[in-house]
Order: sequence, then structure tokens, then C-alpha cells
Amino acid sequence: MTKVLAREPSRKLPEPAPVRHRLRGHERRAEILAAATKVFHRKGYEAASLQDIADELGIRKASLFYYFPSKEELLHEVLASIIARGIANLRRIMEVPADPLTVLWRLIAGHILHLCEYLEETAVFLHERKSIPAEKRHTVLADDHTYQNHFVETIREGQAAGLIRSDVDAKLAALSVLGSANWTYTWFRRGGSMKPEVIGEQFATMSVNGLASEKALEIWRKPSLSEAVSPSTARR
Amino acid sequence: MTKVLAREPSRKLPEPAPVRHRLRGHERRAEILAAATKVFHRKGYEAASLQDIADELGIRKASLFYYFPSKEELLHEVLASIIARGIANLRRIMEVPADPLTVLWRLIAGHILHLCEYLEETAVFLHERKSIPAEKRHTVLADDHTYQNHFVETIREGQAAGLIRSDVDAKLAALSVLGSANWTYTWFRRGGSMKPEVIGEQFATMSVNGLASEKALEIWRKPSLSEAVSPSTARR
DNA sequence: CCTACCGATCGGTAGG
DNA sequence: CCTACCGATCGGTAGG
Repeated sequence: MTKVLAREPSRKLPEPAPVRHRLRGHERRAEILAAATKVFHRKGYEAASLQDIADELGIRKASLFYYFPSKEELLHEVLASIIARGIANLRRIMEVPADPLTVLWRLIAGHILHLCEYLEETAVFLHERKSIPAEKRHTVLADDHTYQNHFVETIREGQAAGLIRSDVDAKLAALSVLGSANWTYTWFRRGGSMKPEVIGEQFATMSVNGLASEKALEIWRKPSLSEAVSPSTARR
Repeated sequence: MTKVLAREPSRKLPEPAPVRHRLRGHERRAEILAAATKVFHRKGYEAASLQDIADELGIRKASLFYYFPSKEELLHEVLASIIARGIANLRRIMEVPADPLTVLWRLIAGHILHLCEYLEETAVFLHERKSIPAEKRHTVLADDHTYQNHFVETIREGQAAGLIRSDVDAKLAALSVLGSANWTYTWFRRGGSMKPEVIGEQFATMSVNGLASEKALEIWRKPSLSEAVSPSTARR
């Protein structure tokens, strides 16, 4: 109704209804990204077609190109968005002061809670990271490196403090810890018998026990999940 | 030369040169599977085309259908072959008697050595397992289950012997251990600075330390890589 | 957001 | 193993 008052109909618009689009466009963009995430997760990036995504939304395939220039760009935005969220999650955890072993425990548990909450996005990230071509890959891989570095540095600090065995390679240890946590995307199911909190707690404890020095094993006690890692602090 | 003596040339063969094919066919099949593994690994199953595989071999795409009925079957054989090899590897390791903690250590180290030796095959297996449609998936997933069960059972035995903490869930522990080891396929590079032996030894040690009970931490000493896990015992 | 369309490529078949 | 070919679908464009 308002649109009748807003302006007279013009025969040929040079651009499609700009005012209506500019406002709704962002919502539609978000909806398209959500649909793309879903389809990429279900079928894999390569097997997913733009037609699948359009069907998910009840629009025409060609309409997607009004919002995104290419399928690759769609993937890129999904990846860039979830890794940014992940980094923010880690930073929030590291803001709370604690000894390196406790920080590491929280990073692992927080990583897993985040993964389970954003399962589709994270699965697409971990599974399709390499499908994105060279140019756009740089920023995403740099962010990924930043993410992993938080684990490596925390492990190094643990070694400096004598809390983590000095005979392990910090990078290798981070890859082990992250691998065990990341792998969760391959088997975790929402509503299944394994609760994210249980997985996070057990995985973090196993990893920390695997790295702790003898001295640390005597004095260190595992923290509780609710401090600093609670999913409610990671609300959208 | 022998083929001139073997039979006269016939104008129109009802089937393509049967004798020559039956012998060479198995070699060609193996070559095609090797090429498919390479291409699936490089581009991913969905992005890989039969044309890519044919190009790798210098033959025509249509010729592939003389040996394999479909692209899916190609994938299926790659997957079935590597998981069978993996199970054989685990069985070989478990033949050598030892306490459950030592067996677990060897399973992990042996798993990683195997993964690094058959990197392309294993990467395709771990990355594309789900790309294979329902019918053919059953046997492969059953084998996968068998594989994982060796880890779960060994952990349960460790718990029964008081060597592994009783407060961990054996399945969850196996998923953690296997995740850390499997993840290697995403970052390991042949000829890189990380040697398979070092990765295997460190990962196995970290995982076992992460699960060992206090009692076990006092008495258990990690085995050497050469006993029972040596890659030379896993020759093709 | 739509209709209409395109060139390229896909897995696969016929027939030898 | 090859030539010749096919229907379907792909990502993407023109133009509104």
C-alpha cells in the first residue's frame, strides 16, 4: 500500500526498485547465506548447485546473482563469517585471566561448544576451506592461522611455566588438540545422546592431561564449564 | 610377436581383443584406480571429472567405462580398498601381545604411519566417505565401524585393567584419539619437516597420557616405534 | 526479484 | 580401447 503513495510507477526502471531492495536486501542476503550454508553442508560445496539454494528459498536461480556475483563468493562469505565468529569466541575466552593450562582447557571446550552451536557453518568451513580459489583464500587462511595460533601460543606459555611437558612440539600438540576437537564435525548430531557440554568437558580434559607435566598433574584441577566458556556468553 | 602366431586377424571382433585385455586389464584397472585416487585427492570427488582421470592416463574418457561402470564405482573401489588395508594393518598390530595401554599406543602410531604412507587414499576415504550413495555405503561404513571398534575395545580393556581412567566414555575417548590422528590428512605433506614417525610417536604418547589412570602413569613406559608398528611390516 | 537464454561440461551410451 | 554422440545440468548473463 505504501508503495503506491511512495512513487509513481515508471515504465522502465534503470535499476530494480532501489528503496525496497536496499532495506530488504540485507535480510534477503542473510537468508541466502543461511540457505547456502545448509545446502553446502548437506551436499558439499561442489555437489551443491545454485538451483538447490534457490529452491530452498523458493526463488529463481538467476535471482541469486542480484545479491552475489558468484557461487564462489557465496562460499567465501560463509567461510569468512564463521571464522570471524570463531576468533571472537576465542578472544572472549582469553580475556579471563588464568594459568595457561586452564586457558587451554577453556579454549578447547569453548571451541567445541562453538562448533556444536554453529555446526553447519563450521562443518562447511572445515570441509570446504580448500575449495575456495587462491585469491579469496588468503584472508580466510590467515584467519585460520590466527585461530590456530591462539592454541600454539597458549601451549608455549604452558611450557614456559613448566605446566606442559617440554618434550612435545607445541605446533604438533596444537594440531593434535585441534584435530580431536575439529573431528567432532564429522560425527556430532544435534539432539543426539552426546551433549556438547559433555564432549567439550571430556575432550578438553583428555587433551590437557595428555600435555600436562608431572608437576602440573599434581597441582592443576580442571575448571568448571560455566566459567568463561558458557555458551550463553557467546550469543549472537 | 606371439600374438601373430596366436590367432589370425579377424575383421570385426564381437568383443575387443579378449586375451590381451584379460591379462592387461587388471593392470589397467589398477592404473585407473591410482589415477582416480590422485584426481579425487587433488580436486575432491565431486569436482573431479572422468575427463580429468582419462587425461591423467592419456586415454579417452569413454574408455574408462570399459573397466568401470560408473564414477561412483570408481570411488567405491578406492574406499573399499584402503579401508581393507587399514583393517589389516590394525590386525597385524594387535597380534603382538601387550598390555592395553601399549596396544593403544601402537594402534595410534600405526594408524598414523599408515595414513602417511597411503596419504592420498586415506584422505579420499576420510573426506569423501559420505559422497558414496546409500547402497554401496553399507559395506564401507561397516568396515569403518570395525576399524573404530578396535580402538573402543582396547580402551575398554584398559579401563577393565585399571590402566585407563574409568570416568571417560570409551566411545568418546576413541573419537578424540581418532580425530586427532585422522586430522593429520589435512596438514601432512610428504617431504615436509614433520616425519611420520615423529607424528606417530608424539600423537600416540599424548593420547595415551591423556587417558592413563594415575596408577598407569607411574608404571607404564611408552614402547619404541620399531616394535610391532614398523612401517616395514606393512609393505604392500 | 523475473524470463529467457547461453556455452561448456557433466556422466554415460551405442557400437565397434 | 576408440569415435561419435546424447540429454541433463552446470554457473552465469542480458535485460528488464
